[in-house]
Amino acid sequence: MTAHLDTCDRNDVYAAACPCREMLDLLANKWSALAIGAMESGPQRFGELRQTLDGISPKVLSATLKRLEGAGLVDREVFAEVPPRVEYSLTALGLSAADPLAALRDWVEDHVGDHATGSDSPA
Amino acid sequence: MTAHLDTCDRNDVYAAACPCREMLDLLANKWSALAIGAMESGPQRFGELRQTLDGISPKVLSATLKRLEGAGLVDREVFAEVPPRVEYSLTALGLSAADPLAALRDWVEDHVGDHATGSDSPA
DNA sequence: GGCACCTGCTACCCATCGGATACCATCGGG
DNA sequence: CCCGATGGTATCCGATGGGTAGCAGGTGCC
Repeated sequence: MTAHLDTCDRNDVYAAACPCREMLDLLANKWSALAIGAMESGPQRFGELRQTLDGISPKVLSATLKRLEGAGLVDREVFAEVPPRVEYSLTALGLSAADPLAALRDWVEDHVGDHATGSDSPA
Repeated sequence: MTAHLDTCDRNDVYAAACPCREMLDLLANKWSALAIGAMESGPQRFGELRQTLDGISPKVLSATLKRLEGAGLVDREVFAEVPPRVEYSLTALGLSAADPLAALRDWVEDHVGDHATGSDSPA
């Protein structure tokens, strides 16, 4: 019943054998961070995500969404219409993960271009 | 193509051509997130980081630290002693990045194992 | 009737990268 | 003279990201 998490009683991301390593690897990923952010505003179709996540390929988007779905962060809903429609949305868990991810994206947008290491770039 | 990045006036991580994409790719990375967290408590030697970041290989640690150094997040100091000693520490920029990263690690440690989606089969 | 088309996704192929292991270089000590 | 410690690099290899093409299923248009 309970998983065999003997190696990781208290969920330490610094322990290689801890399942949270996988979760960290999933979330600490460019596309995951962007995809989750894109779904904060509500369900998104595949094509919409593909446009929002500028530069992602359909294969990678599909794989990313599958991983997020497998981790319970994203819900996938298929509408048997024509043309086929699929909507991806955040689960409650995914929604809670969106906060730290948003903080990370925010930091990046805020601090990129700083890098005042002496070799000043033409900002 | 990436020569003139005037396409990104306000640093949009969702724009493929924005330099913050690279920064996001750097920070949204398992090892970077762990390494920066490990250096929050002060300068760390190579071997210390290698132990703290359980499971990392020397090559990947070296590459990660170089990328972080190149982005101005980490400072590398070599002591001309014997045996050779090298210390890695966070710059002010790196220190500011440590916060959202800590939030992410914290979320992971807090929410991994949730996934109460019913399907818990190890298959 | 037939063909293009729209959407979502998968298959194939390749470059890149992560990763494990071995090795290098230096110097003191035994 | 070899060993040990330290901080990496070189090399090889498998995984994985990523691009392109194509498929499926139906529907409107001509």
